[in-house]
Amino acid sequence: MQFMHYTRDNLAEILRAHGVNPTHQRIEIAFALFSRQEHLSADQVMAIVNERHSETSKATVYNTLNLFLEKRLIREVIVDPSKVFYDPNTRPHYHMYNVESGKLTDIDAGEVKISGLPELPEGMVTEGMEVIVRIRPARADAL
Amino acid sequence: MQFMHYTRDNLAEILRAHGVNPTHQRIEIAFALFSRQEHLSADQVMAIVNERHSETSKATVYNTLNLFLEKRLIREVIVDPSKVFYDPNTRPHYHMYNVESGKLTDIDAGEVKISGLPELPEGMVTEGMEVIVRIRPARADAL
DNA sequence: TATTAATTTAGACAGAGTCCAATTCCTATC
DNA sequence: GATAGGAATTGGACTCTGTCTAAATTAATA
Repeated sequence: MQFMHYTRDNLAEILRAHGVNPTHQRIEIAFALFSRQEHLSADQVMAIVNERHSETSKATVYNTLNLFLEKRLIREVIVDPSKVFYDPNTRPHYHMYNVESGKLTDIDAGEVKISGLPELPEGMVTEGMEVIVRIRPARADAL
Repeated sequence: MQFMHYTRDNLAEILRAHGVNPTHQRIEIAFALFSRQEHLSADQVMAIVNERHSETSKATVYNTLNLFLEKRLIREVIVDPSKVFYDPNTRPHYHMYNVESGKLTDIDAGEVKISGLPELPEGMVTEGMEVIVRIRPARADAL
């Protein structure tokens, strides 16, 4: 997967495999995320998709990202109070967030061991677990 | 600390100790958070503070919460894309988030062991680490 | 081709949070 | 007590992310 080459054609296949009808807009949005393998916000996705000429509306970008989420094609990363990031990497992993630059990078979950978490309350199941390491440059405005 | 009884008087002391001038509004906001020991959003804080009669504006609530954050009196918890929660508990701990009810509970960090995290990039320091366990009722609309 | 269902769209809307200029409140000094 | 100056508060306008809706477009099916 690490070096998988995403084309619009195989993305259409992937969408279908997840029960998503691969329309033109959806493929472009998927391509924006998967070909870059980066964490993008909705407005970044929109900017990329409409780079050449406007072809996808804001409503469709949001509709599609939420559809992809629902179908487990992408994940959402909530680290910045002002906007959500969408993550094309759905393998188990955590995140490192540079609070100064806003840059988000993956931490492979394979290496990380977490123990001692309490039991879930009766009747509850885990929806997901996230670890976020917030970092910043050592110097400067340290408080 | 668990059973500390917060009064407006000792809160004023605590504010001073953190370099915050204890004004009437600030004390009320601190009291809302600390006497409850709950995770509150800005609008919840505002509602509590203005319960009897309106005495604190939205601008002041936000100003004050951000001031408290800066002075490390409270922490901010980012789990819900639509609003930030403010946490009067500044001891090391993590969070469990019920995505259905929106309820946020603490996980004491003492019990939890995390190993295998990668080294920080050169010149970076940790600003904080957060673990969020998202849970939901077992039944239902599971996808 | 006609009908229906699915998708997309523009633009209005909602809610969280910020900004700013004007006012009020404190505190210190006279 | 009066007054000047800085700190804090305020209303309200504003920005921004994200949602909603009703209409228009596209696709699919008979």
